[in-house]
Amino acid sequence: MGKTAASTRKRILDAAEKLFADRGFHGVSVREIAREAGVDVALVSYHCGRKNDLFETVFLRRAEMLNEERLQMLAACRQAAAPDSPTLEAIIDAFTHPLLNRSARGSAGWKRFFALVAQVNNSPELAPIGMTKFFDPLVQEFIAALREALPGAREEDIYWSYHFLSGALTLTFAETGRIDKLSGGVCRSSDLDSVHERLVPYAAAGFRRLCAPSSEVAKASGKSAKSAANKARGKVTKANVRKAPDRGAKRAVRKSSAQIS
Amino acid sequence: MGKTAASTRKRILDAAEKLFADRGFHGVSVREIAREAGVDVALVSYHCGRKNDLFETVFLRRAEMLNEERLQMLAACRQAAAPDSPTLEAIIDAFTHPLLNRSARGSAGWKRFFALVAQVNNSPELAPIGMTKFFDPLVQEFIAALREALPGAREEDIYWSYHFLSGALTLTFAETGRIDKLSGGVCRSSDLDSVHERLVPYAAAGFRRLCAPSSEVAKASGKSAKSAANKARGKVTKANVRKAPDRGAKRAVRKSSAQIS
DNA sequence: AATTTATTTCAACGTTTGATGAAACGCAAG
DNA sequence: CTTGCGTTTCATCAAACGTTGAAATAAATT
Repeated sequence: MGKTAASTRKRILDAAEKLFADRGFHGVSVREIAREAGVDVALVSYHCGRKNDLFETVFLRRAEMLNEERLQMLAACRQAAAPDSPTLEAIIDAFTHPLLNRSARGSAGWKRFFALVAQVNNSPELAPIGMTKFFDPLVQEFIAALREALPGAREEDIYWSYHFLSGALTLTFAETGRIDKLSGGVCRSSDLDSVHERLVPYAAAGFRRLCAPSSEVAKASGKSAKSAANKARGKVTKANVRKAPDRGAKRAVRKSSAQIS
Repeated sequence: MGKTAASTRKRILDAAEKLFADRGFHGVSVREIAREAGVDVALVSYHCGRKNDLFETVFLRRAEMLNEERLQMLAACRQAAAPDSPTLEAIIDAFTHPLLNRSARGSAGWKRFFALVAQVNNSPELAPIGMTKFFDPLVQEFIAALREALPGAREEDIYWSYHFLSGALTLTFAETGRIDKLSGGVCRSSDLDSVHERLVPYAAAGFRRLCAPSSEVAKASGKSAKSAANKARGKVTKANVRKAPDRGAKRAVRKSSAQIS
């Protein structure tokens, strides 16, 4: 087991990580990976088995250490708040910080890994295998923490809120460069610090609005579900399209609360 | 031009749509598409050109009519609110309703198309081509409406807020079934009505929190950026992990507003 | 130094890939 | 009927695919 072998295996995994992140599992051939790594084709099978195994290895390699840190961070913020529940912001941050931080520090490897996760998360073919296998235990832990922080919330609302957060987070990591073009350069996909500042309050506000015991959605699932659903859907009605508040945003939040929730 | 030809082409496009949505562009072969459509391989090239063209055609086929409806809906809610700006909820709904509604009505074709969009949106390889080409003009229109509805908001905050909405929306359409397993059956990926009720208020709350003129993020980009950023990042501090409010959610919203924004 | 083990190279396997040219078909118009 | 055109079938192309033995080399162990 010379050190050559170890570095060869690492080169293969790094090359695979990069190419898988760029073009997905099916978009990359084993031969391309070997070429990118600068090794013979047969060495891929020798060190990493079949293509499926290689993919799983690439995925697992970082997922494990990442989730460990996320759980530690959750435990830390729980302990700091004990015996009370941590704030929503602290929980969401424990969920996103380990990702955004690594990425923002410019680690190319981690960035590629996260881009890969983004693709897997949105793939009907791969998500049931990859995401469920590597992330669901962690997510269950976070859901439990969120449940404590949101007393009186309905289960569906918590899960859907988490789902929206997951979507926002993964699209961010995809780093497709789309927001760059869209904003004419005002925003940059690679500027994860900017995301960091914004995603936590954005998601927290969404959670509170949706998971409030008095929320309209909660009421909607009761007796008068239909009309409530129409309102929630933003059906164009007199009440819904009325003038946007012009006296500051705090007021807007409360108005909206009164109106919708 | 016998009617056989028209139905053949349609069968090919439908088959391609289904398979592309399931396994992505590279995960499907032209021969599989032909088999699924029940036609000879050569007919795919004959009717739809090369694989790339076929993919674009599948994408374009529904994107055009969809975006037309979205723009009409935006115009309608703008007109209904004139001369004032429509509410945030109405704008976001005009953006999401045409998608969620078609999907919720159970159209298998549309569902597949949206699943395809979700994959493209999260693909560094395909997003710059597909999403930018077909959706950016529409998105610019919505950004403009959002800007009007959020006076005093910073450009970056609007774009990032839109980005988060886009991520939440596309992950929903991916319909990977993950939330089903995660929630133990409490939520169903296919239940787009439930999403419909929840995504609009969730996103609207996020927009308001982030795009408020008095928001912390806005302040953070000023002089005391560092400490503000730390707070936004939810760094575990005394202030951040303090007890969650126990007297209802509305109170929680206001507390949080005071604390973070 | 000799022997064993780990790693790398080379060549090849059977399949599948995207794409196309030539021939055969169906069918309406002249 | 037959000419012409849109459509379909069939056969085939070179290239790339994932994977694997067997030989060659490097490294570690005795």
